[in-house]
Amino acid sequence: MSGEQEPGTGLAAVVVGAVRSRHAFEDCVERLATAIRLGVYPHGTALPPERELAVALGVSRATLREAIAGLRAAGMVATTRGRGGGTVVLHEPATPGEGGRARLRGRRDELLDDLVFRRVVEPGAVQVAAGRTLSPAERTLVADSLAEVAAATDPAEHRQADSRLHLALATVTGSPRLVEAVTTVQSGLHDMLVAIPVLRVNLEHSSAQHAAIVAAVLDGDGARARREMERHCDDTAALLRGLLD
Amino acid sequence: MSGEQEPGTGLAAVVVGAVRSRHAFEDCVERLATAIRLGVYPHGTALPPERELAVALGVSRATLREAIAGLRAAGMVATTRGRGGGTVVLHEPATPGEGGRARLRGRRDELLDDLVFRRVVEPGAVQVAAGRTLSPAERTLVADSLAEVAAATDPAEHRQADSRLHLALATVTGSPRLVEAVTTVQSGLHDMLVAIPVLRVNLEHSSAQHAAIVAAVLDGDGARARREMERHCDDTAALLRGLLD
DNA sequence: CTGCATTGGTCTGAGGCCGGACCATTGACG
DNA sequence: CGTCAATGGTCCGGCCTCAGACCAATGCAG
Repeated sequence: MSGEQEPGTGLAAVVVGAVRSRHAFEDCVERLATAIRLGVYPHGTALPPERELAVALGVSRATLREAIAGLRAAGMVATTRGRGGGTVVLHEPATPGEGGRARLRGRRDELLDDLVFRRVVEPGAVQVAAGRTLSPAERTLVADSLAEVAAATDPAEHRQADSRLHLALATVTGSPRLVEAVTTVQSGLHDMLVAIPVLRVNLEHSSAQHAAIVAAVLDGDGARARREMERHCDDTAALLRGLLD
Repeated sequence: MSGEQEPGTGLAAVVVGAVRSRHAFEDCVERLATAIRLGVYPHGTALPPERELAVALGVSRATLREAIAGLRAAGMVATTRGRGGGTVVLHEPATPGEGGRARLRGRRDELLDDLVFRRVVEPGAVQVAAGRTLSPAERTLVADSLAEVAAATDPAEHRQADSRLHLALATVTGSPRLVEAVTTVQSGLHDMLVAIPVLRVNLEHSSAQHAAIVAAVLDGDGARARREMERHCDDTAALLRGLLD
């Protein structure tokens, strides 16, 4: 062997990464903005009360409020007071192909890594999901999410429904870490997908794959679910790699 | 479909997770302690200079120093001043089977999730690694790491060499996110593995699997690498699940 | 032996974040 | 129609974190 004196050489630099990125409220802005863009909080719905949301995000109410102020300044939400009030989502889902390319500037490496990581995480997730005994509620969540994707006519709504389906599939794995991984992956993916126009052919292709994946998961066929999701990821990635030149 | 009024129901609670855990210096303590336990900084070696390490961890030097003070208080490192000085690792690698069970208390769900996530991430990582054209340095890193595992006679050293091999395999994927995922996965895994005694049979079994995985990666055979790693993960998990009752 | 580069140790002022108490507004409900 | 629960808005004291400058110890190079 050659690295005997320094057994850890080369690992340390990679393993010890950043522990704190920017400011807490900036993290909150990003998390919430992502959730809104992905359709976790669709247009017109209300965010949870501040006190509740602050706890969920593990942040003080003051910090959360600063984040919400940021979203408000960006025109993504509007806030009203009093009972029955709250912060409601104004943000219109982004229509693929209409601008959005600005969000990709200088993120080439990060987004390419996103595609690599996705190809590992999402197929793995559906395999896990298929291997579990799903509750009726979980089966319904997945089936409904698929139906919403199929029913969406507007490209913008379709894009959000697609994200929600993938998140729903992650949710029914029952693994918090898989949910988190898929969430971040979908965030980057979303930024790329809204930067290119959708073709009718691609949509139909994608829908067929979604149906196959969900069917396999509900059948409990892990190997098939994984295989279908791998193809789905590969096809999407092929579509997107050209973007990043 | 049934969830039409609230398309996001069920997702929000899972997708919006904590953004900031505890204090920054506590995160640093944990990161560094993990790196030391896993053998990224082996016994007797020195940590990078404070100013450098602070940048790597994305934290101010003051905060990093507080973290190092914690490690020093725990007897894991010793610090000397002046040129040629620095913070050196005192921590002796933990011998599997000797106590260590205390670290598992109340972490049942988290550790079970670790095994699930690992089964997704590590096989995926070796598949990616095998699919890349590895540089000579990368091939050497992996081959050396394997040789160190085989050469280790002491169970404690073997345990660290094992972790380093898995981290090395993650490193040569070239994907920062895969490295991070494998690092956290190995951290939880390590806590479980030091809680059980090692059997000679298991070690030999494990070594054979390591060799097969590395061979497949160096051959560029992604499917085989994945398959071998899946078996490796499954076997380890079977050994560990009994722990968590 | 001297000079000085390297590395840890200390201090300070500014700003972030927390947690909690309290205020203001609104609409649901009796 | 009045009450009051729910919800956002404001403020304060205290701890944490940062960035940078400066001090102290040590040992290598000349």
